[in-house]
Amino acid sequence: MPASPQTCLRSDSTDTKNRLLNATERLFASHGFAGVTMRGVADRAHTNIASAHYHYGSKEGMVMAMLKRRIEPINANRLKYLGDSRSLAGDRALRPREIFRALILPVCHEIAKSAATRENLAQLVARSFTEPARFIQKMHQRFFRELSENFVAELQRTYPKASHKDLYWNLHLVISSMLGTFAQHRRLGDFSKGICDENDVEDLSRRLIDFVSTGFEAGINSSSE
Amino acid sequence: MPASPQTCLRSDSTDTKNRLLNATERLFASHGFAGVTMRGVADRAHTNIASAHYHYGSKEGMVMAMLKRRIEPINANRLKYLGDSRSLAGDRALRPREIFRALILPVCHEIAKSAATRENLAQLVARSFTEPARFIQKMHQRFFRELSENFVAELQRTYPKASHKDLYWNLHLVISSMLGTFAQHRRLGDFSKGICDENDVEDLSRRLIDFVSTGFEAGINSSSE
DNA sequence: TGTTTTTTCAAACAAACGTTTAATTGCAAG
DNA sequence: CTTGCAATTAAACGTTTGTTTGAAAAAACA
Repeated sequence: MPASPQTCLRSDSTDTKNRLLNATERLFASHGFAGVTMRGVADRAHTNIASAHYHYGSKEGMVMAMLKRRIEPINANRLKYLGDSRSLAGDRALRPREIFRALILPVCHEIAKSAATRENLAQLVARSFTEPARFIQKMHQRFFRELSENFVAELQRTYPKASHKDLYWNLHLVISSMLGTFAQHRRLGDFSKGICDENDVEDLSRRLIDFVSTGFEAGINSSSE
Repeated sequence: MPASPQTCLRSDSTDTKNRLLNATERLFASHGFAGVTMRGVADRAHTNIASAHYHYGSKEGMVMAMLKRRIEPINANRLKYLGDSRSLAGDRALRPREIFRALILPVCHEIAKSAATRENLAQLVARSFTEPARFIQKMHQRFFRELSENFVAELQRTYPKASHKDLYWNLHLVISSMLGTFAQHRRLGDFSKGICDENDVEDLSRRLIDFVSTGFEAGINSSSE
């Protein structure tokens, strides 16, 4: 049986475990869940197939561990950003731009961190949402429940008169746009034939936040007229 | 070798071929390219594995045929809608809303056609864009080259002073939003807990077109200030 | 040091994969 | 009828999949 990380910090197996997650991440980002093979991961991690099963129990367990490692810090930052904006605003309701900034910027910052992350993370986050239904259902329940509750509450505070339907619809459009943009981020290079710099994360975040904030406001306001 | 449809209309093999494509479509929409298995397709189509290879040569050939059948009519309608708007406009440049209407409405109409289509098409279109790089590269070259050229030309006509960079960036955001929305269309039900009707395609198209048009205009205008 | 636990590894497992082969069926033309 | 081509089928091909096994190696504790 695998040892829990709490009771065992004495060996260097954490290196192996991290190498396994790194390899899982790379394969998942570029080929999806079905494209992750235990042999492929083990090879990339310079270890054995059985070692992967030893540490993570199964393929699904390993992929989930990889997602947890990547997504949880991002979501923690999202809540932190949102909380900071809330503190600064005092009694004032937040503008959509401030709310969606907290949603989008943490991902962009993570993307900008290193070349390896830049190559993987955008596709990874996006791919998570087009995976087979049961898989993403599990993931969503694990990683996004608390997050969505907080953001919806903040939006309802900003638009107290808006109907639930309008609020959910437009938030849905915002999230879909964000994920779709991350999913297609690598394709931007081909698409624009060298006109755009796909590594300019600053540019990406600014344009994306502008785009979804304006669209969201328009969607809410056009219904209340 | 498979017979071409032109030289052979005498037998009922077209039924088998269509049943194969229907089954391929269902599996591809819900499980992606890797989730399409020749055995699974053959079973759903109530025929044999070798029959699938006989008619389409390979798994990739069969999936491509399925995509061609679904995407080409939609893209033809997109160009038709755009041409109609252009004719009505005369010398006037089209507004973004008119252009993106031609991009989005044909998909929505196809989704609204039948329950079977409604269940498959949105996920299908979206999944095509998160598939492994080489696969979507082939698909894009086959099905979207002419389309994107026409739409970019029309946008450049509307915004003659806009930089290529801004134009491509914001069109990228529009397309990503559209695809992301279609990809997540089925998840809207879970997400909103019964508040929104995921079968109301009219509502979807109106909100989506409003959203991307407003976002696009804001992105272009904020750069020219 | 010796003992115990944690980690790695080669080898094998049944199952499922895409593809191929060869034999068979069914219909249409000669 | 018989010849010929289109279409279907069962069976098998060699790979690759996730998972398991049992023993060797490494590390930690005594």
